Amino acid sequence: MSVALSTAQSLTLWHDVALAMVRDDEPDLSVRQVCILLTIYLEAPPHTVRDLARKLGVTKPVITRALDTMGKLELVSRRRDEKDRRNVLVQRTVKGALYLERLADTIGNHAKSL
Amino acid sequence: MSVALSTAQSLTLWHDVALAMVRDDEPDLSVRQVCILLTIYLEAPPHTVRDLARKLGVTKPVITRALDTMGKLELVSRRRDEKDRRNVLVQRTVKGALYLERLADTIGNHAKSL
DNA sequence: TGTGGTTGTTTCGGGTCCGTTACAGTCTGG
DNA sequence: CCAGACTGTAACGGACCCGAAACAACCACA
Repeated sequence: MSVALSTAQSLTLWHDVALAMVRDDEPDLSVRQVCILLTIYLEAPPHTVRDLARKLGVTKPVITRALDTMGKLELVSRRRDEKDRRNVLVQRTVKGALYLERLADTIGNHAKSL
Repeated sequence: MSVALSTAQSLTLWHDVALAMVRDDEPDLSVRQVCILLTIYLEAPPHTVRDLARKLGVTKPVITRALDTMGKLELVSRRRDEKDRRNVLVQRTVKGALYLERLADTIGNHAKSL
């Protein structure tokens, strides 16, 4: 399935959604944080710090810090991998799922009214 | 015109574009900065600091600082309003237009391949 | 003329994020 | 069993951003 968007439509969509995120009361996540969150929820587990860092093209501490922040917001949780205790498995949470569901609604609604 | 996006499509689109922004070499702008930039380029001038602050629901210093940063990157320029010298008019630049053109391409391409 | 209200900017203290580097815990193959 | 490789994390210094408040330039109307 393919969705055709003109230049103006693309930018309007991005603008409207970004505006909704800014005006939102919740502390707005950075682009990197949203990207991490979406990777966790869209791709199949398991997700380790190393994998996420490689996928995003950033260093591992960036991931650790983003997980700290989003962990505090309960958007994500961490657990030790019992099979290899060096690894940390990043897991989804109810709050994180709700956050992304709301984000998808925002995107979908603004796309519909383009 | 109306564009229908499922939940998964919305999130995938957002993820892909965010990923492209993160992996990009250019320093990635915050959501607020992109929102300001898009407002300037999508809506009709003139754009004053006060207007932008009201539209985004943030304080004026936020706008001033964002304009400082994006001005350094030459994505935006400032000029005094000669009719009312209290005002500062925010103006578009070639670099800013190119930046947004690239962003629109990224969005459009990922939407097409949803 | 001048005073009150408007603009945008600066300052302040506190927080977050960055990349690099150094570190501590864990596995693994000789 | 232990040296080396691999995990994720902490520490450091610098940059940026935040909101609130103070500030400086400017206008407008009495």
